[in-house]
Amino acid sequence: MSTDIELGAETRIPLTRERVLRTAVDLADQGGIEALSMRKLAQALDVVPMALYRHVANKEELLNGLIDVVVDEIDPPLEGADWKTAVRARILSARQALLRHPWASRVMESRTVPTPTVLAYMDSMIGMFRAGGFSIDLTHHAMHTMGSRLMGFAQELFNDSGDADQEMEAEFYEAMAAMYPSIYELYLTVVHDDSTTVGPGCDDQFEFEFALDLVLDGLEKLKDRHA
Amino acid sequence: MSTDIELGAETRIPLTRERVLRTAVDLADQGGIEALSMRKLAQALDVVPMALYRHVANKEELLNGLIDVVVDEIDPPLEGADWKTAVRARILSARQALLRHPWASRVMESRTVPTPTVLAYMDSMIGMFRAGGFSIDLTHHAMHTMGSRLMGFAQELFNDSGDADQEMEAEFYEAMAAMYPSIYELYLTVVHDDSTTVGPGCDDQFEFEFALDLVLDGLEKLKDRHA
DNA sequence: GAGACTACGTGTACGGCGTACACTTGTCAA
DNA sequence: TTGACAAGTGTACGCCGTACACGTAGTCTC
Repeated sequence: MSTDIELGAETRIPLTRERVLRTAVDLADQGGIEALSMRKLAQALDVVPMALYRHVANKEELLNGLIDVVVDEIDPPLEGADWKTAVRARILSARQALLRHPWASRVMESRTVPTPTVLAYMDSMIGMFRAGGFSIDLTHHAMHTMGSRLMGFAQELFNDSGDADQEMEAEFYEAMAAMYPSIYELYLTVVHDDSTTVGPGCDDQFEFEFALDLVLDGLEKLKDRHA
Repeated sequence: MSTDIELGAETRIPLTRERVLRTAVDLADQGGIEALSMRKLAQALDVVPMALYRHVANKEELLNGLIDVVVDEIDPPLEGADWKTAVRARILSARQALLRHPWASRVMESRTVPTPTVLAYMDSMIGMFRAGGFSIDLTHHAMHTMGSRLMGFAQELFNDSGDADQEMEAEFYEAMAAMYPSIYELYLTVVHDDSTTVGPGCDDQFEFEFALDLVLDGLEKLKDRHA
């Protein structure tokens, strides 16, 4: 028994920056970014809070590390594909990473300077446009146009996902009918589509790709016009 | 003297929700959202922290109030204009509001449920598309496509603005030349444009309108195709 | 071995935060 | 005059990030 405990204590895996970051990502994934404190993180690692500071400079730096973890999950560019296919695939991969870690976009926005990892991602993105024949100027415009889509999220204003039980939600929208008629009208069609065979109502994935393709098509037309 | 002080004390304007919100906006404008605490806000209002709780339920509700203040600064829809002109003008007005209060977009993103004020804004926006002849489905797509642009910001990844002295910035980019060649290449043309007569290098306003017009043109083509 | 050096985890403490709860104070109707 | 009600106060609690001084165990040199 006591041997087991001692063994357990002795075999305790040492703290590393990577282990700290991984645990922090887990905590944020489970409880949201506001549930991630240095103290809770330390507790999850079975360590005293100050121990973390041997591996990350401070909480700011920890958050930067979290962003890097997420960005590292984005697939590298497709080899041998045309620019549009490659950009599209990469952005959809970024979106998947962001969907896995819903807190990440907000953390990214709160940073003032990009980390080297983020810079490398952007650099590679720029390179993909350039390799596809975009002029520097048009690449510049394209990067701005992509905006947050570049990082794989598109500011879903409604955040349909999750906890709200369907009935409450229906009630909520019903109550809005008089006050916000346009929202209600739109909601009705979404619900209708949902209850028939057409599809899952508001398909976030589809909406994202719809917007993405619109922008990409527009950029392509511009590119060809100036080629 | 003492009369003055007493008079000052007696004439002290009473706390109101509106005064609390206005002061909070000022604080956030000056020091960033992280400089806004209930305690500092109370201090700025020359009042004890707990006094605020007579006028806002808690900090969450205060933040919701701040968003409403910003959204209320957005101009109402243009009367008698075509949908595209009207949407364009409204979104640019939203952008101006967001530029006046740079903390606002991050606060908006941190909210889980939209306030009635935000809902009313979205409702009115939907109504503008509908009045312009968009089908419900296309309106639905359009709202998703606009994404964060709807609220007037477009996730400027680089946040050029401000404090960095030009020299440091140049040095910074120079140092990146080897590591991030594409960023560097882009930076060079921006700097070049800047030092000649072409314009102010990276004109955020232009970039924003470029992206906005691209999306709007794409939507218009879709609309006409299905009309 | 002995002692020093190093890397890593600990313990204590401080100031700031949001806010619960019980209190005084000022105002006005009856 | 009273007494009810609204508005501001004071105290206190538990959370946060983190500075700083302290152990403690492993490694390297003599």
